Amino acid sequence: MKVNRAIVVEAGLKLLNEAGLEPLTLRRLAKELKIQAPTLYWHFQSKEALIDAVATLVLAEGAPGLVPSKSANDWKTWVNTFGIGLRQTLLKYRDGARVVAGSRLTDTVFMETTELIGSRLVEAGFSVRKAVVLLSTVYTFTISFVIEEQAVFPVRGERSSAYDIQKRNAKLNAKKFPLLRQSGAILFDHFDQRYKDSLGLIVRGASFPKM
Amino acid sequence: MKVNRAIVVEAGLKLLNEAGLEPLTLRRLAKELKIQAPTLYWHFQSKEALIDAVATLVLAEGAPGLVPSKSANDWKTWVNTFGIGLRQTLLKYRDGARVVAGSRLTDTVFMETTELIGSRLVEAGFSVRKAVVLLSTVYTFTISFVIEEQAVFPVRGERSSAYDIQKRNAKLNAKKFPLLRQSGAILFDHFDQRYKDSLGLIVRGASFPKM
DNA sequence: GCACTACTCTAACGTGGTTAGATTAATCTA
DNA sequence: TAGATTAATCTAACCACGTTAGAGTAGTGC
Repeated sequence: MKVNRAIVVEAGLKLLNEAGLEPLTLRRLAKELKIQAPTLYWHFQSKEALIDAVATLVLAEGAPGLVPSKSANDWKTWVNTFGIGLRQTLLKYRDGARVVAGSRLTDTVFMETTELIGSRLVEAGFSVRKAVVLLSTVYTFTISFVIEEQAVFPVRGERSSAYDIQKRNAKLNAKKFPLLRQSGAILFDHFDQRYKDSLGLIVRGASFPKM
Repeated sequence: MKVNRAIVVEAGLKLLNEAGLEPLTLRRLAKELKIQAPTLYWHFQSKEALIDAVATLVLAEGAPGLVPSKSANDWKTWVNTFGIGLRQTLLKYRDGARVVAGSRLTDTVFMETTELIGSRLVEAGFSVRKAVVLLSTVYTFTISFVIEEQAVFPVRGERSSAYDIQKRNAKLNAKKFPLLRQSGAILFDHFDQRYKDSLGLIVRGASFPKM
């Protein structure tokens, strides 16, 4: 059975989802494809290039979800949809955020979407710079947020034992760290709500002129 | 010459700074210390534990800079100082942000600082949750921001050839990506200004009640 | 002087990305 | 259809990595 770039990338994505980023080795991926590892070098220049392609696919798949379904909406809806959609995109695959964070895009599908969203902001009165700053803030924050989230929940709904809130609190002196003790429940649970809160902070900040 | 944990960690930090995170291998670090690589396992349980200690040192060193020098200030100053100080802390060492992002703290020096900052926010009228959300948003954003920044400038002032703005733009169709073409100069240069702008967005967002 | 602990060593294992170069499978051309 | 070319895969191996096992040495306290 013959293999091509697209098949390799899809198998990579599947393996990523089943096992995570670290077990995604060329040898294991090759076994999945029933070929030998060095053969992958005919399709990709390096493992890095392969991961880049996987990341690009993740973002390309998610891109349609970053744009509001109804066309006529205010800029806040566009930014909120961008953030929430991006988070969902990254959450769709195990280690999705880490994969995207450490790689460079190999095609322009995702870029078309960001260009579209940016242009809406400019139409809504944003300067180019303000639009870029706002969207990059949301993008940067979201990637990092989901990396954390996926560290706590490597698979949706399955909490990593390394992030047991009780155990964390037990290590923190109650007199010395009253806030940090309360923060565990905020930081390591109910990510949906906290993401909305943080995103709301950023969007609200863009709603007001500088003071 | 005998070695101990502190010496290993400092050598690790030095090597990190000179070469970066990837070349920071146990063999190379051992050579630097004039010992054999397996000897490091007497001092640390694993490479990961060693990196954790390095990251903890980075943050511990920077912690004093996260708090305003004058004591009486409003909460915005505290949050701004936290963000700007954190960025400077991460920038102080090559790959500082990546090291901190991928590791867990081994002592509480840094936590004391965040506890202090959080308590100031609560004194200023923030609920515990709002204070935690605000600070975590700044923290999460800053880490990710500096990871990008250090990808573009692995060493301060020395731009990576992988992030040549001209070359990037040359690959982008001018008709299709008018905004992305302008965004290169915003995203990959003048990081100081963009960081301030983004941080300002977050802080401003915390200045207004929900709408 | 002896035991004990602290620290370091050598040797090796297993796995990873990667390269070189031969080999087969598919396609094109004369 | 035979021969040449290109596309895809193979085997064998390299080197660097984190790590383990287990022996050896230096210093300390009794």
